[in-house]
Amino acid sequence: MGKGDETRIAVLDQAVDVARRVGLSGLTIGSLAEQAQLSKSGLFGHFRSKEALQLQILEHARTRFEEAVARPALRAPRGEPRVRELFDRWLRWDSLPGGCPFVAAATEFDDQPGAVRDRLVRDQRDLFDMIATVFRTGITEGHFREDADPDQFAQDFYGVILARHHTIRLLGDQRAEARARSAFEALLTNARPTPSR
Amino acid sequence: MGKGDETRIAVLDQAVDVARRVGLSGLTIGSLAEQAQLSKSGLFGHFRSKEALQLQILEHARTRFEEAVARPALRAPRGEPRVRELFDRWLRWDSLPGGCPFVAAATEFDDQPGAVRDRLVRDQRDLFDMIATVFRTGITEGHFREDADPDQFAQDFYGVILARHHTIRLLGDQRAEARARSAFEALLTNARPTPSR
DNA sequence: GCAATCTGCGCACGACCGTGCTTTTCTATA
DNA sequence: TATAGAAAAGCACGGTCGTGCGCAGATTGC
Repeated sequence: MGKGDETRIAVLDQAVDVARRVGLSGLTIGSLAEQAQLSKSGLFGHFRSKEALQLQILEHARTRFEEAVARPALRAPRGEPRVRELFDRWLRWDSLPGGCPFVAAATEFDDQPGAVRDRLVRDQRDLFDMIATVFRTGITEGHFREDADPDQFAQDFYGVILARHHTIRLLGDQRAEARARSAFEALLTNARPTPSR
Repeated sequence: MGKGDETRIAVLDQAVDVARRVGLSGLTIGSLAEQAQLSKSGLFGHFRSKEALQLQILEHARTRFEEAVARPALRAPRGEPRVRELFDRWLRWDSLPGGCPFVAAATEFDDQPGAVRDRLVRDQRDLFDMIATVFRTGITEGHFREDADPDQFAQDFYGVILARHHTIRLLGDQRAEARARSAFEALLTNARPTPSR
C-alpha cells in the first residue's frame, strides 16, 4: 500500500465520522480537507468527483459496519443468541458519535436518484436480508415459530433501532435505550413457539 | 389577510412539499422562488433570513399535521379506536410524496444546534406526548393493561412508522405497508389485558 | 543514486448560495 | 381617483461550493 492509499484511507476514516453528523451532502470537500490537514485540491485528487467520494465513503462505512456488527454477530451460536448479538452490536454501532451513517444517508437520498442512492439501496437491502437470514437460523434451531415471517421480523427489528436512534439523538432521552431493549424482548417473545399446554 | 400574507402562505405550502423531499437545508431560496414564480429577493423579503424561513416551514408543517392527523384522530372514540385512527392517519400523512417532513428534518438537524433544532425538539416531544396521551385513554377505558407503559408504546408506535418510512421510501418495497400494520396489531395485542382464564 | 512516477499545493474558474439596497409596480384606502 | 404604503423586481456583494490545471517536492523502482 503506497502513500496514496494510506492518506486516502485516513481521509475516508474521518469522512465516515463526519458523514454521521452532517450526512453525505452536508459534507464539503473544503472542510474535509481542513480536518485532514490537506489542501482542497490535494484531497480532491484522491477522488475524481464528489460523487465518487460519497460512494467511497459508503463503501468504507459498510466495511466498518461489517467489522463491528455483522461479522462478529455471525460468530455467535445460531438462533436466538445470534439475533441478540446482532441487536446488541447494532445498538453500539448506532451509539457512536453521530449515529449510524446509513440512517442519515438514507433519509437524505431517498428522493435523489443517482449512483449514491443506488448504492444505498443495495446496502440497505443487504442489511435487511442479513437480519432475516439470522432470524431464520432461529427458526431452524427451534427457537422461533415455524410460521414466523423473517421479513416481518427484519422490519420490526430495524424499527426498534430507528425509534431509539431518533429518540436519543433528537430528544436526548436516554431512557430510549431501555425501551428499545424492552421492545426487542417483546419481539422475541412474540416470535417464540407458543408453549404446548 | 392582505396580499402579502397570501403569497407568504402559498410559498410555505410549496416549501413544505419541497422540504419533504430535500429537507430544510437542501431547500434553497433560489429554487423555491423559481417554483413560486417569484424573484429571489421578492421571496426573500417575506422572511428575513433563511433560518426564519425554515422555522416558518416547520410551523406550517405542524399546522398541516394537526389538521390531517392529530385533530381528526382526537375525534375518534377514546381508547383503542382513537389509537387506531391516529396510526391510520399517520401512515397516510407519511405516504404523501416525500414522506413526513419531520423525519427528514430530524435526521438533518439532530447534530446541528440552533433555533431550528430547538423547534424540532419541541415538536417531536409534543408528538410523543400525544401518542402517549392517546394511549392512556385506552388504559382508562380498560382496553389496555393497567401496567402498560405509555412512553414505551409511543416509542414503539413511532418505530413502526419509521421502519415503514425507510423501507418504502428507499427500497420501494410496498409490502412494508402491510408489515407495519401487522406490527401495529402486535403492539396492540401485547398491550391488551391478559384474558382472565 | 537516478529517473520516473506519484502526491500534494497554489491558484483560478464559473456557478450558486444567502443577503442587502434601490427602484419599479401593484394594492388598498380616503 | 389620487396617493401612501406594501410587494416584488433588479442588481450587486462577498463567500463557498465543486472542479481543473500546472508545478514543486516526495516517493519509489531500477
